Amino acid sequence: MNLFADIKTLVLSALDAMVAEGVLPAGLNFANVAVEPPRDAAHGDMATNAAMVLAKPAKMKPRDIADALAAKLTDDPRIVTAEVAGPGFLNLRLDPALWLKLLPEILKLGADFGRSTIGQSRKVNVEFVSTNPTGPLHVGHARGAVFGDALASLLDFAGYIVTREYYINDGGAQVDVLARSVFERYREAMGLEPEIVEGLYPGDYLIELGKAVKERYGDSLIDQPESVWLADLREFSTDAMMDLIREDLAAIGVKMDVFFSEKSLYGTGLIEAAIGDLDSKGLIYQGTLPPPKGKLGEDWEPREQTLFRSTSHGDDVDRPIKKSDGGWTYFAPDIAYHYDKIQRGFDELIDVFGADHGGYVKRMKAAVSALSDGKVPLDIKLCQLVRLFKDGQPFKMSKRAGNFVLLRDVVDLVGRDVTRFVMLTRKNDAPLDFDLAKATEQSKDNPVFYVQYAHARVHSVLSKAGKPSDESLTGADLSLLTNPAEVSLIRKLAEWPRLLELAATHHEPHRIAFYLFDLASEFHALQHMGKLDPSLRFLRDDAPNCTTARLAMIRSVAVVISAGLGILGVTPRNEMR
RNA sequence: GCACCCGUAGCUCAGCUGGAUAGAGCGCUGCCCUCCGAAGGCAGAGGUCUCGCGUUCGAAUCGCGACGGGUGCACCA
Repeated sequence: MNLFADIKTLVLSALDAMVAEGVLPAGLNFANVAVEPPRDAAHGDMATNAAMVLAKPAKMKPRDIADALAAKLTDDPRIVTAEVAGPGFLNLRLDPALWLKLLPEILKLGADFGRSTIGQSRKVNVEFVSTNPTGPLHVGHARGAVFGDALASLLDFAGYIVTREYYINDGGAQVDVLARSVFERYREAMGLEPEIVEGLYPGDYLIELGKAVKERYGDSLIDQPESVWLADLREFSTDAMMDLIREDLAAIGVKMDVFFSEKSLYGTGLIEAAIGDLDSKGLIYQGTLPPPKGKLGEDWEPREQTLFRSTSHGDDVDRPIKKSDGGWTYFAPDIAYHYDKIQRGFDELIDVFGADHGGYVKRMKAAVSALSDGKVPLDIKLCQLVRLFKDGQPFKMSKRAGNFVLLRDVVDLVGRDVTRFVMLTRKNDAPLDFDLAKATEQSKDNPVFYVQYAHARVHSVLSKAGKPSDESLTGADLSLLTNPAEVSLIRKLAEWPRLLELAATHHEPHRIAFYLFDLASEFHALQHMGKLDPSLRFLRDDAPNCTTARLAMIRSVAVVISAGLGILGVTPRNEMR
C-alpha cells in the first residue's frame, strides 16, 4: 500500500479524463507528473506538479490546468481540498481517514509493509567484496560488504530476484605471491628464518598457515624448488584465505549466494567464448595504443596488442586483452565473468567496487554493453574510503595485517549492528569518517543509538501496556489520533513505501538510514510532548480507546523501524540498558 | 595532460525523475524531568548551496567553463 502511488494514479486518471473531455489536448506525456510530500506541512498532504509540467506542451496557463484538475480531483471522496498555490502547484488535502487506514495495514503486514513489486521479479546480480584471497578483510572491504549486502536486501524488498555474488580473484599473480609468502612461514614453522622480502605479504595471519603446511607436508617441501610446491601451496593457501574471508563476512552478517572463482574460468573455453563473442561483433583487433598524455611515459614504447574496441561502447581508449607473451590480461577473465553472468540470464548487473577502481568503470560497462547488445544494464557503485577515528584521533591498529585495520577488529570493538549502520549513514561515493568511540556512544550524536532507542522506547511503552497483540490493536478507533504531531508521524510512516522505491531505483540504501533517523526523531518529539501535556501521553488511564489508538500508532513506528533496520541488516533492539 | 567522484551553516553531512521560505547532527545561546526510558525534547543565532555563463515558468539539482579536493590512468590484478 503506497498512498502516494494511489493518489498519483488518481491524478493520472483525472488527466486522462480531461483529455477525453477536450480540456487538455491529446498526446501529452505524463511521465514527469509527480505526486510528492510537500516540503512544508502547511501546504497540505501531497502536492502535484502536473499543471506546471503540462502547461507548455498543452499550450495553456498552469493555473487553468490546475483549476480544472482541482475540480476533477475533488470529485473523488479521498480528496478533501485541492488548492492551487505558488507557480501552479496543486496542494491536496486528503481525507484524514485515508492516513489512518495505514496503521491497520502496517500492523497486518508487519515487516512486509512497504514491500514493492517495482522489481517485477527481474533477476539482478549484485557482485561485491570480490577481494583477492590473500588475507583477511579490512575496513574498506567492510564498507563494500555492508553496502552490497544492504543494496541486495533493498532490491529483494523492492521485488527483484537477487543473487549476492563474490568473484574470487584467484587467477592472477597475487596468489603466487601468497603461496611464496606462506612458504616462508612454512620455513619459519620448520625452525628456519623466514625471508619476507619486499613484495611478499608480511601479515601475521600467515604464520598459522605456515604451521598448517608443516602439519600437512612435514619436511617434504623444505628443500624443494618453487616449481614443486607452488601450485599446491597456492591452492592450499587460497582455500584457507577464503575460509578466513567467509568467517569475516559472517562476522558482519553477509551471506553470499555464489562464490565465483576466476581460476575456474581458465581451461573451460569461457574466456575464448566471451572474446569470440566480441570478435564476432568486430570489436577485437590487433593494434597499437597511443601513449598516455601528460604523464610522461618514461619506458613507454609502441606495442602491437590484441585490443577490445571499448571506445565503441563509451570508453576513452581501447583496452588490451592479451599480454605480449600471449597470455590474457586481467581484463579478459573479467570480461568472461560478466559474459557468464549475462549467460546465466540476469536482467541487471551491479558491481560494487572500491573507489580506487574508478578507472575501471567505463571499460567494464563497455564490455557488458557489447556482450549484451546493450540489453543488460550494469551499474557500478564505487565505495569511498573509510577513515577510522577514536575520540577524534586517527585510529590505526595494524598488528596483524600490515597497514590495515581489519574488519574483525572493528566488529569486535563496536559490534556488527553498529558497524553496519554507520557504514550506511553515508552515501557510497562519499568518504566516511568512522569514529569508533562515537559509534558506541549513547546520544543523539550517534544515529545508530538514536534509532534503536526509539524502537526500544516503543517496546517499553508496549510492555507497560501489557504487550497487546497487533491483532487487538487493529481494531483501535484511530479517529482519536488528531494531534498534528500524531498526524505528522503517521504521514511519515506513509512515506516509507515511496522512500523504499526511490532508494531501490537509485541503488542507494543510505536513504533508509536517514529516513529511520527522521522517523525516530518524530517519535521522540511526540513522546516528549506527553511530558508537557499529559493528555498526549501514549498511555492514558482515563481514555482507554485513545490509548489503544496510540499504541497502534507507535507499534507501527516500531514495525517500520524494524523493517528498515532489517534491510540494513541491523537487528532492532528492545532495550538499550 | 585525460577520465571518474566530490565541493551545501564554524565542523560532519542529507537534500527525491528540476519545484514553494535549502534541512539534520555536532558546536554555540537560552529553556524543559513529582509524570510512558531526560541516553530525550523545545527555541534561537548561523547560508552568495565554490565561482561564472547557459537551459527553464522555476536550478543546490541539468549543460558548458573555471577554481579547489580525492581517486585512477598501457603487456599488475
